[in-house]
Amino acid sequence: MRLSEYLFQTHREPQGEAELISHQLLLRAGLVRQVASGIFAYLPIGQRVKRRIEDIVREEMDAIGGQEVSLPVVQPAELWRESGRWQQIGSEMARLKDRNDRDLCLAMTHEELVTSLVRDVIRSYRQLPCLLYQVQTKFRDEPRPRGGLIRVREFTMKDGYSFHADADDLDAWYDRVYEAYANIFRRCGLDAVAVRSDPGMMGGSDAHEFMELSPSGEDTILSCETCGYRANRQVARCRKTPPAREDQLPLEEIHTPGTATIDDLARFMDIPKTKTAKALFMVATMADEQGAAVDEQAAVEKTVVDRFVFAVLRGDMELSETKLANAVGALQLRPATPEEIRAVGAEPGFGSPLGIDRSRTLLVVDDLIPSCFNLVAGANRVDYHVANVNYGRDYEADLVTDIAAAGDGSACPSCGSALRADQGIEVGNIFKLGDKYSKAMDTGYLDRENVSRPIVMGCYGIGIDRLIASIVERHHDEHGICWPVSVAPFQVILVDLSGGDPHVSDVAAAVYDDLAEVGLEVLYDDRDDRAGVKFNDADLMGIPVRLTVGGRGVKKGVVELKVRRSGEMIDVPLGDGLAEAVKKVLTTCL
RNA sequence: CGGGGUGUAGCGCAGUCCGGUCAGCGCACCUGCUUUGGGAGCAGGGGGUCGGGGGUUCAAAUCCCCCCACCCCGACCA
Repeated sequence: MRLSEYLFQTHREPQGEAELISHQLLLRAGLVRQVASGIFAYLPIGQRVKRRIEDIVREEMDAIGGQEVSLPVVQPAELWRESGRWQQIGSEMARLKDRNDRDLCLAMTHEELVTSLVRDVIRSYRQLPCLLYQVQTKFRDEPRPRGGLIRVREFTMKDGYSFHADADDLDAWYDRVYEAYANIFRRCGLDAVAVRSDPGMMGGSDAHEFMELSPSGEDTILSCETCGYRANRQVARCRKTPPAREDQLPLEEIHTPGTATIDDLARFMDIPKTKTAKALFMVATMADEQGAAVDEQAAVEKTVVDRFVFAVLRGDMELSETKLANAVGALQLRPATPEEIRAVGAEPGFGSPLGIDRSRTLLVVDDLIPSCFNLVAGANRVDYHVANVNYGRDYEADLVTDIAAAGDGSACPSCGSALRADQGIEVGNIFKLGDKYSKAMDTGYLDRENVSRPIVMGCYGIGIDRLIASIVERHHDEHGICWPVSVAPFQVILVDLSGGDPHVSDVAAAVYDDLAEVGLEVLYDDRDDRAGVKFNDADLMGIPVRLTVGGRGVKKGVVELKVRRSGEMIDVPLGDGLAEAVKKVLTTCL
């Protein structure tokens, strides 16, 4: 490709609104332009990178037996009503109507569509297992897009779905996909690690996220260097050491003016935070099974109900909202308002599980609490607490389970060493969905005995756009991007420094032809510009190998080769061996 | 959705407090000449309903009201 004919634009100056280095470089090197919040257009050079990554993904998915499909982005509401997600998902799903007033939506994921497809096509166990995937646009109306391509609203995703006769077969394929993912990220020049994650709105049991560690990441990963345990902070477990046994003392109300926080309380009473109980008030939005029976018409539109949730943790621990939401089966969880808190008989800042209206409250207690003795809890009365509260003697919960968040320094759940917290970008994820969608959407197969069984499913995603951003975050220097050869938009940039000397420019053109002939992808900078402009653009765009054809070299019968990443320079003789020499260099760089 | 901020040429900005040659600067772009191995120089040139609408005024980029967009922090996040 001749640069003089290529639609591209580099920017000398930083672009104002971009804060992340990847965002800044993608804009400056002219790969993308922002169209609206969280919506980007790819220019030709950006599209080339995107295509290369997609092709790597395709190769690896095909290698484990994946079959590519293409599913629509605009989908009828009926499918989403079948799975229940039309009602469950909020405003992050973009909805529209067609000219006949039928409800449609823009797909934010494709479980419903692919399940319906399989329902229509798969009849027999002989057709299983089956792994389908696509590289397709998704739209999620994120509340707050940010960080350039890290978190966008319209994006390209490789999403894959596998279908199995039973859970064992899913497990086996899950591991195959896991390996394929490791290959994909490695080939893209990333060091993504797999961590245990929250299945979230996808439902299902086992789930992993592939995280590229980066300070620009939005997720926090807790990892144990001793035993290798790794998990997203949302679901990470930690070892909780129960305190020494004590005799249970009688309850005692105490005056504690102005101690609405645990810190204040511990200071006021001169006790460690581990001797206090923390109360948190949330409102959970849950599926309402009863509501569905009341009115068929209303049931379609309104099948959720709010429930007040009272959570109790030891004072030194923090609540994991994800764990709590999963424990109570909440679709959404939000902090309760002071009015809602008082309505159940509690008092903000002085909340206690004792004496509240239990008929309107779901009381969830962290599993460490029953092993704690004589805690100081609120009195549900401003400026008062109650001392010597003991679980079992004084109150019992609706649910006792792990709802505490692990953090930096928490004890590893498997070996007890200190966990370390890192930021990471989620570049991919894999879920065992089980039969959630196949049951909801009545998708089964006939087994050997002619018995109908629900299909067992897995699903597997890779965010292509944030993968690009992650690669740039990892592979750049002060001059610009340093693309790994595997994903570079071109392998070679050929810089013509003839300065109007026809002999030299003829040599450059000949070199270009030679390189093209051996199948190299070459960007030929034939622009009428000065050397500095060309070199700086080449560095900014990050093409792995730069060849410079100038009067100086041509006199000596060489072109100068520069490796972008290392800065290493070598003279390569002009002639038949040149193209092969360049190829050889390319195989040795990343 | 709460808090903060920004909208002036393709990009980056000044001008806004204090209405009146304020439609300006740098980069980019076009023409010509010179230059030519790390973002050249000179000369000339094109391009903007100053985010939108309403209002105040003899006069609004500038003051007032409403709306919109975008960014950052938080909430949220298959």
